[in-house]
Amino acid sequence: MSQVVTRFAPSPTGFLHIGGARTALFNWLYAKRHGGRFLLRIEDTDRERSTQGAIDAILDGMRWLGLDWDGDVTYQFARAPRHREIAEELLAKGKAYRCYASAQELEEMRERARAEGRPPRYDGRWRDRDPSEAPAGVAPVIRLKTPQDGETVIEDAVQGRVVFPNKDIDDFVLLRSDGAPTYMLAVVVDDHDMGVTQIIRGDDHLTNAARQKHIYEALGWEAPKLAHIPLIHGPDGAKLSKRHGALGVDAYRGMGYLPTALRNYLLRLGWSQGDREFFTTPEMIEAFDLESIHRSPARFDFVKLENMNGHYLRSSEDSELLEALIATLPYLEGGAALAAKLDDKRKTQLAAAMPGLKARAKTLNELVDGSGFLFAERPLTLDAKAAALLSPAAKAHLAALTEKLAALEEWSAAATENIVRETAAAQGVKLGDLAQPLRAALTGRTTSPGIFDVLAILGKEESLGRLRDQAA
RNA sequence: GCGCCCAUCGUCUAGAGGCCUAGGACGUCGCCCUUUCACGGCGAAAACACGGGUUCGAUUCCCGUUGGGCGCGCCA
Repeated sequence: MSQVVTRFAPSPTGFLHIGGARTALFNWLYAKRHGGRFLLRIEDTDRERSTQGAIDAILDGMRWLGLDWDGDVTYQFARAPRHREIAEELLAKGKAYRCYASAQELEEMRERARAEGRPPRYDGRWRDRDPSEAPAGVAPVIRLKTPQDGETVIEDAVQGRVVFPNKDIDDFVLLRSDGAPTYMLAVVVDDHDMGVTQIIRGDDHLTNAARQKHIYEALGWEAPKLAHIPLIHGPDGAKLSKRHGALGVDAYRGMGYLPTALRNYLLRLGWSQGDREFFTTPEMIEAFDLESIHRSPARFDFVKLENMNGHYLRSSEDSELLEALIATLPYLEGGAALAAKLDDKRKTQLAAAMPGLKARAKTLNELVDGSGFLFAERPLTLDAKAAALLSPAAKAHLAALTEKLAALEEWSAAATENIVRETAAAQGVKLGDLAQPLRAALTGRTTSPGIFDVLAILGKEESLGRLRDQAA
């Protein structure tokens, strides 16, 4: 009876953006924290703008983020008859009325209000008119009769007590002239019917909360508790645009972020308990509360997300990370090419290289990039910095080293290290003077996992081949 | 324009009247470690928007100003 029920209710007019993802996360966390249910509702009453592609993207994004919902997805449009029924009920109770004002009339109303410095709102001209005055051939909308005096008080878990003057709340539309419900009506009816006990949504809905409260009151329904969380801003403090963070969550997957890292980052954006930065999923569920949500908006910072992602990458088990990497390959830059070459041998090499690779990567894309040397075909193409390392003198040193390595019987990181160190000493050069050209010849880069590990992973034949390629 | 919300280092934040010479994290800079890069370690620079109150005492409470955000659709 007192079970907590939360919901995430996106409209499928675009992808699941980062702000929506955080809202979903908070709802999910709250439900988990209280042993409740987390429901998903697609608000597709706007037939013009809702698309199946957007629905798929949202569901896919939720799954990727690991935000599983309970039960079936509710599609709001399918509930239109129920919404109409409630609108009729309100009409019958005298809590709502038919309005025949034309679009042009409404436009004039708004313009006049603006000109006179009043809030642009419906003036209630059909509020008390007799239905017999209805113009012929005009399909009416149904509007709620809202209180004209006094104030509406919202008790919000995040915003506290917020008071709106009722004179600023007009008789808004519940049912459109074509019989379709508006968002305002649908959201109230659905939340009620779905048994939602706690609404957590963006604070762009705060003023809507006051309107919706009047619907609940007109219906005699108990309203869910509210929590309006601040929106996420872009790095410049302005609204999130596609330029900075308002990308679909699939874009974050494509940028190589781990869902666990993104969740942790999102949690800490506008929610905090002391100085603590990292939370595992069970820890987040245990710690999450509405009281610790801030009222001030936070800016999205890719740099910090990246750092956090690096932390998660490094602390991942090699096998799990490899699995995650392979699963994400189709979405990563250069991932498809890598996937095509990933046979059992390469997979084994990749697994062996993982400790050295993950220490140098902040994203899965960097992991892909760093593992490039495993998949490169001889003769390797060297990048500029690597090529610069292979001076004639360095090549001479390498040539000598190559012959010693060729004579090596037991090929291991430890064994090759001995040879390389001995050779450097014999040649009277520092280890780095030999190791760096070696790395350049072996990987084509100046950055890679430890060079002795690279030798071991590549194997004797391939290593010697690459060295001889560069000797010429 | 009207209504509502917000305001601590560049960013995320700690701070709930004296514990603050304002703490942590990311980023930045310097040093160390090192075969490179990265990781890691050490250290540095860096903030209470402004103005009034209240108080013995304000980052913390109140008011105003400024700045930012959101809302004001037969969109959601």
